[in-house]
This record gives sequence, C-alpha cells and structure tokens, in this order.
Amino acid sequence: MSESTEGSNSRLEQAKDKVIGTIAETMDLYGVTPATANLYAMMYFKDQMTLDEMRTELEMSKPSMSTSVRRLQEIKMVKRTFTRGSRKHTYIAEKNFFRSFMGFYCQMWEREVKMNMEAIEESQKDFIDIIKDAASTPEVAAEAQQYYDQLEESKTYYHWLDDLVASIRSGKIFEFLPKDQPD
Amino acid sequence: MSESTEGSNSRLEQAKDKVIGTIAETMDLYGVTPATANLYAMMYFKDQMTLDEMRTELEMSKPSMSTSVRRLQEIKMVKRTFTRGSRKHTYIAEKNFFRSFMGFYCQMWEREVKMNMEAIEESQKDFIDIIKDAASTPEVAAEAQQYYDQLEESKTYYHWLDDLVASIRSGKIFEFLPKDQPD
DNA sequence: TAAAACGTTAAATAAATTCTTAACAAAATT
DNA sequence: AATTTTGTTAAGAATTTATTTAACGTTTTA
Repeated sequence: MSESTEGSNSRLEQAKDKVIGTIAETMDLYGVTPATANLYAMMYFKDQMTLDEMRTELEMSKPSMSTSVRRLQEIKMVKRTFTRGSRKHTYIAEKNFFRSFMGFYCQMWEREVKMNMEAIEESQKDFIDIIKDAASTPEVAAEAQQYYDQLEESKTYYHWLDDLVASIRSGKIFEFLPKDQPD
Repeated sequence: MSESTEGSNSRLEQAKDKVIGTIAETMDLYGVTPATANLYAMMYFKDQMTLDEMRTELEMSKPSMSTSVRRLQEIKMVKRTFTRGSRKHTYIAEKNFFRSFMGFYCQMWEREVKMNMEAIEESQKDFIDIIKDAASTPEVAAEAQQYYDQLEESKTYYHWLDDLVASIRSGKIFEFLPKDQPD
C-alpha cells in the first residue's frame, strides 16, 4: 500500500471514528455494554463480517465478539447472513436507525409495560385484600384504597406506551410524524 | 401501635414493594444507578420527604440520598418543595409517568440527536476533504463518498426523533395517540 | 460566639460488571 | 480416525462503578 493511500485510509478511519464514538456512547447510556456498543457502531460502517474480522477490527477477544454479536441479534441490531462456501458465520448490522434504535426502544418499552402491569395487578390484588380484611383499621384501609387508585391511574401511561409501540411497529406513526426525507 | 395495625402496615409495604421493585428495575435498565432508581420508586408512593426521611426509609447513607435526589432533579423526576418552618430541604416525586418517564426519554433523545448530529457534521466535513484532496486515490474518494451518503441518509432519523420529542413535549402527539382509553 | 444542624464534596472501600484466558463441544477437513 | 477449525461456556482477572465514611463549609440556633 502506497504512503498516500495509507494516509487517506487512516483519515477515513478517523472520520468514521467520530461517529462510531457517539453511536457507541449513546448505546452505552442505554445500558448496552461497551464492547457490544462499539461492535454495532463499528459494523454500521461495514458490510457482513465474521467473528474473526470483528475481533481483528476491535482488537478484542473472540468470546467477547461472540457474546456481543448474540446480544445484538437479540435486540435486532445485527442479523446473521448466509455465506456460501464459508464455514464461518457472517453477520451484518442493521443500518436503518428506525429499525435498529427504534426497535431497541420498542423492545425496552414492551418489557416495561409487561413487567410493570404484572406488578401493578398483583399489588392491586393485595390492596383489595387489605381493604376487605375486617382486621384492617380504617386508616390502613383508606391508605390501601389510595395506593390502589394511584396504580389504577398509572395504567393510562402503560396503555399509551403500548399504543406507541404498536404505532411505531406498524409504521402508522409516520402518517402523523412523517420522515422528512424519502427513503 | 397495635398488633393488627402493624401487620396490615407491613402488608401495605409488601404490596407497594412489588411495584417499587419493577419501577426501579426499569430505571436500572436505562442506566440509572440502583440507589437513584430505588429512591424514585419509593418516593412514588410518598408525599414530600427530607433527605433524612429518605435515608431512614431506604437504609442508605445521606450523601447517597443527596446525590440521588440531585440526579432525579436533573431528569425532572423529583422537584424541590418549599416547606415553611423546616430547615431541611423537602422533595417530592413526579407521580405522572407521562412527565417523569417520557420526560426522561425525551432528554435522552435530545442528547442523542445533538451529539450524533454534531459528530455527523464533523465527519462529513472530513469526508468532503478527503474527496476533494488530489492525493486521495479514486478508491478512497469513492469510499469517502459512500460514507458521506450513508451519514446524510441517517439524518432523517435524527430529524424525526427531534420531531417526536417536540410532539411529546407539546402534547400534540396525544391528538394522534390519545391517552385515556383503558383496556 | 460556640455549638449544632444540614447538605455537599472528596477519598476510600465495597461491590458489581466486563472482558480475557482457558477449557470444551461440535463439525469438518485431512 | 485424528486433527483442525469454529463458536460457545466457565472461571478468573481486571476494571469500573456505586456506595460509604470522613471531612468541609454554611447556616442556624442557643
């Protein structure tokens, strides 16, 4: 490789690294581990890759790449590709942020709704038991009723969040909030 | 306190703890530290509190409560209240999840848009320099152009995210996705 | 004016997480 | 059939993060 080409290549890398850094930082802030975040951000600028190519690129261990790529598959930010002739698995990053990032948020919200609604239902059952219990003092019963009502009201949020997820998943939200560039 | 009252009180606490646990877990998953997450979740069921009341309730140190409550103020999940006569500061949790949680997400997205758009602009400038540079080989220039285009396309997402935040902040989104409708 | 109360900052400790090395299992090539 | 290749699991090391204890500066009260 000639000197000028080498120089331009490192300039290319440096330019990419600026974006790679911020993408990874964002994922980091959402609780994705550094290795996983860096992997996705790096793959954002690559075509399909093998685990060995990833570890070479990031200078990290293979198990780290293996677990990271698995996590990225879980959150649908990377998908496996079929490559004829190669024994090595190949993976490609989802480049469309509407699918990668919004998909990630939707997954988090779905989990949030599911877990919290379950806890709320259980909790409300307990409060009703306390209210009905003849052994409960009027003060305790009133407190239980108050908490019950508070939880009941909070359900509005979770129902709405569920609707938001559905609207994003179906693409219906783009009728209300259009994407500014044609894609 | 009578025996039956004590028993009902711990039953009240247990019922609340189920919801407290899941709220805290959700915040945890979004990168909020455990002490801070637990504090908000606990305060969700309380009226205004002092730092000493918080540390008694959570059995944690005062500095931990101090830094946690500050963080919660930053993300607008807790606000300070004026309490006449008391030297101690008092704080109250934002009970409306549309304001607390959605406010938190909006803040995260605003940061995401700002940071990534800045990086993209800088990066694109670099790619243009490479393209214009006579020392760049045609291959390198073509690659730079490709990355430039990829980043340009990604802006659509950030613009949309900005619109989403604005729509949530203004409440306009509720015209499209109304709140109420239970079940 | 001295002492106590309150909140915060700094340093140190404790805990949890993340990554690596090593060992393993499955599949394929020789 | 033996060896190599590939990906994953398990255990350990290293780093990072979170929390506590200690010290500090202000403000208030006695």
